[in-house]
Parts: sequence; C-alpha cells; structure tokens
Amino acid sequence: MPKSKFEHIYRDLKEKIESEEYPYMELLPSENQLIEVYDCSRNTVRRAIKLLATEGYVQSQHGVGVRSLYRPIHRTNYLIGGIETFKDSAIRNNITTSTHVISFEDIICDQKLAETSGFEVGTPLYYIKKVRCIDNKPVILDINYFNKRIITDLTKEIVEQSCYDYFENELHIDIATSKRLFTVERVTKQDQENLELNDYNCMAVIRGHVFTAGSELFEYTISRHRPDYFAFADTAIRKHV
Amino acid sequence: MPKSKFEHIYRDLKEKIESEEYPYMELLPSENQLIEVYDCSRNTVRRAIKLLATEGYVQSQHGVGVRSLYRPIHRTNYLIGGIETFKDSAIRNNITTSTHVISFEDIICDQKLAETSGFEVGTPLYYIKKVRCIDNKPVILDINYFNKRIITDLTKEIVEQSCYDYFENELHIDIATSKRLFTVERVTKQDQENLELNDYNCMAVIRGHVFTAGSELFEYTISRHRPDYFAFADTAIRKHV
DNA sequence: GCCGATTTGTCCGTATGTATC
DNA sequence: CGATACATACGGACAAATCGG
Repeated sequence: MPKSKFEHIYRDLKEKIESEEYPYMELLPSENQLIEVYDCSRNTVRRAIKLLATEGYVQSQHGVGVRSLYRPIHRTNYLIGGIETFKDSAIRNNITTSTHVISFEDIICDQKLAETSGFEVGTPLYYIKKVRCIDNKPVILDINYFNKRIITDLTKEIVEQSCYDYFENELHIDIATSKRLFTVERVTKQDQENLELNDYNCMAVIRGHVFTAGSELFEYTISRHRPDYFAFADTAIRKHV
Repeated sequence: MPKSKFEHIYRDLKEKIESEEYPYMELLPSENQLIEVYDCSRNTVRRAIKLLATEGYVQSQHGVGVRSLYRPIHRTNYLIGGIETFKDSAIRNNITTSTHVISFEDIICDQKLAETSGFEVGTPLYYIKKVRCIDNKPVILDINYFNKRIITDLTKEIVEQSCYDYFENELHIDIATSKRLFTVERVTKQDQENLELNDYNCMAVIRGHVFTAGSELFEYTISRHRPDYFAFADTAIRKHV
C-alpha cells in the first residue's frame, strides 16, 4: 500500500509503462489528463514523471508531451542497479545464491583505513569477508566494514542470511544515501584463493559508502565481482543549461 | 550566466559545498534561511537541494536539516560520470588526449544490429571506429553508430575534434537522455590490434543509447576502456517506501 | 513526559513563460 | 494566431520528525 499520493501515481505509471500499456516511444496522457485521473495537483504528477525520467522510463518533450523510453531488457547475467541488496537482485534475476563468511572480526579504524573508508580513526568496526556464490560458483568477494556504534550484535549467522534484512527489520536502521565508485582492477591473491576465476586477470570492483537517514557513515564495502557475473545499468539526464 | 533562479541557487550551493564553506557532515542553512538569502519560494530551494541530494552532495534529515556529504576526491586516473564528453572529462582531470579515427563508413541498420542498437531496420547510420589516447597511450576503443536522419554531413575531421561540439553547436541537437550498461568483458582481437593493453585480458565496456530532446534514438556507442583508465562514480538514494 | 519551536515532507492552487502544432 | 503542453516560480496549508525547556 503506497504511503503517499505521489508514490501511488509513480508506481501506477511505472507499472503501466512496464506492461507496455504506454508503449516505447508513445506519449503518456498529458499532465492535465493525469491530474484528473489521479485527482491531484499538477506538482504531484510532475514529481512522479520527473522521477520516472531520472530512471530512464520516460522523457518529457516541451510542448509535446511525455514519451515512454522503456524497452524490456533481456539479459542472462547478474545485474545490479540502485540500492538493491544481493538477495533482491538475485530474486529478481531468478538465480540461486549462497553466502559463505570466511572472516568475521572486530577491529578499530586506524589512520590508513580512515582515509579510504571515511570512518573516523578509533571507530569500532565489524570487519567481514565473505564469498558469494551464484549457481554454486564462488564469483563475488565482499569485504565489509560496519560501524559498531550503529550496528550491534551482528553474528556470522546473520551475515550468512542477509545483513540488510537484519539492519532494516530488526535494528530499524534507515539507509538513505549510497555512493559507489566502479573500477576494474587486477585479480589479487585473495581473489584467487577464494573465488573460481578461470583465467580472468581482472575483477569488477565496487567501493561503496553507505549513510543512514541520520547521516552517519555506517558501511564501507569493497565488492569484487568476476567479470562475467557483473553488469550495471545507469541513466543520465542532460542538465538543462 | 544561469538562466533560472533554480539553477543559480543550485550552482551557488554546490560551489559553497565544494569549497567546504559548508563542510562535510555540517548542516546547511535551513530552508527558511535560504529562502531569504536567495529571495525565492520554498519549492525553489527545495528543488536545488533535491538535485544536490541525487548527486550525493547533501542529505536531508527530517526535522533536523540538510547535511553536506561531500568529501574531496583524490584520484589519479580517468573518471567519468553523468553525461560528460571525453573532452570535458579530460579537461577536468587535466589530461592530454587525442583521437584517431580508424574507420568511417555509411551503413544501413540490419536485423542483428537493430536488436542491440535499438535503431529500426533500414535506418541509415554512420559507423565509426576510433581510438582515444590518454597521455599518448591508446587505451580506449570507441565504436559509434549515429543516426544519419539526425546527424548530417559528419566528417572524419569533425570526429577527430569533438562530435558533441558539432552536434550541439553546429547542428543544434539537444541531447536529453542517455542510458548505459556497464560490463567487464574479455579483450577482443580488435582491442589487441588497436590498443596498448599490457597483459590485461579484460576491458571495461560501456554500451550507451542516447536520445535527443525529441526522443529520437540518435546514438548507439560501445566504448571499451583499458581497466586502469576507467572509473565511474554513482550515487543512489533509497526510495522512501 | 509534555509542549512548543524549528525543520523538513507532502500537497495544493495559481500565475506566467515558452515550445509545438 | 490560438490551443495545447510542459517549465518555472510563488505562496500557503498541514503533517511528521527532532530537539530543548
């Protein structure tokens, strides 16, 4: 059940676009028509359309209307996008997965780690290394640093299930902003020891900083993916300069 | 000169954040204060803040205020983000670059190309292959398909300068939406023949679909980067479900 | 624990500008 | 030229979260 009028409109339009009730390259109903359909103000439909545009679903044309840019995607591989958990993504892509924790320690943030992680020196952290398997093949190596001032009573067992289920549903932590840096880097000894790499000598690497709704840095993670199990989709809108 | 009030506020706040006048983790002035400073309505300051939030510069906290999440980045390598041209990016990163066109042909879109590119079968296209050098090292291979119904009179010489300068300043084409898919793929024979790859056996690959403001598909490009000359930054905001 | 001040979140209605047809 | 459609901006109302007294 959508909380807000805005969200209702956003979801409804998105669904109609995905189901191709509004097909690729066709115009949606005009803003004025949508105002009547959803019984709301102009600003509210515009907010929904704006969000759909930033997600690449539609594009507004001044003096013309709003056009669908959505085409169904057909990809076999693993796909990430937005702030999505590994599990969500796996379910969405209909893939069987498992997680194996290979290291679970308490550490204190030192000077060197502070520079890359963004945690303050002296912050108590969980340091976790885990291998993620897709279709029983170990293909992703995750290195997590969680802020112990925010995350409490974490166990190996929880990590093997889903960290984010625990954070959100048990600890009621609101995740708000996530910044990521994507690079492609050489395979390390650590990768070779823990993953099945075939002859790949590079990995897709994502370094992520995650903040709570209270603006505390709560997670720093390095996620190393075998190339053939990595893909990332992005939409950019040219700023109206 | 900013066209709109909104843009002025957005730029001014961004500058103050980047110059750390509003430092990392500190609160910006409240919306009501900003209304007075910029002599505008609440919605207008909120639009600016919203955009800064989607770019990872700030985060709003209900009942508290808006906090800066900006920390200066220090990277030596090549960085892309948003819809930025190769040239812009190079200038921003203070790097010398050059472009060498190795193939420039007119083709017609066939069935196979239509599936990946999204152009309709029969669309006349420019097919261009070029190598981009950074610090005189050939490290990026670009394969462009441009819609000839939109792009006219393109020449090898223009491509060697800057396609986008020509498209925007000469042809006055407005670029609006760009969708990209990032993957990491095996080095091909084509890569080996044209680039200096050392012993890397993978490439960072970006496949991009670009639409005009008129919602016409105008470009499909495959851009293959040597791993050590590739990085991409991204910010995601959790949807308030 | 309660109340009030402050701050952001959501929503509305209206006016004006500008692009398209 | 007029009708339609999106873009920008204003001002107001109320809700929800936070914090201090």
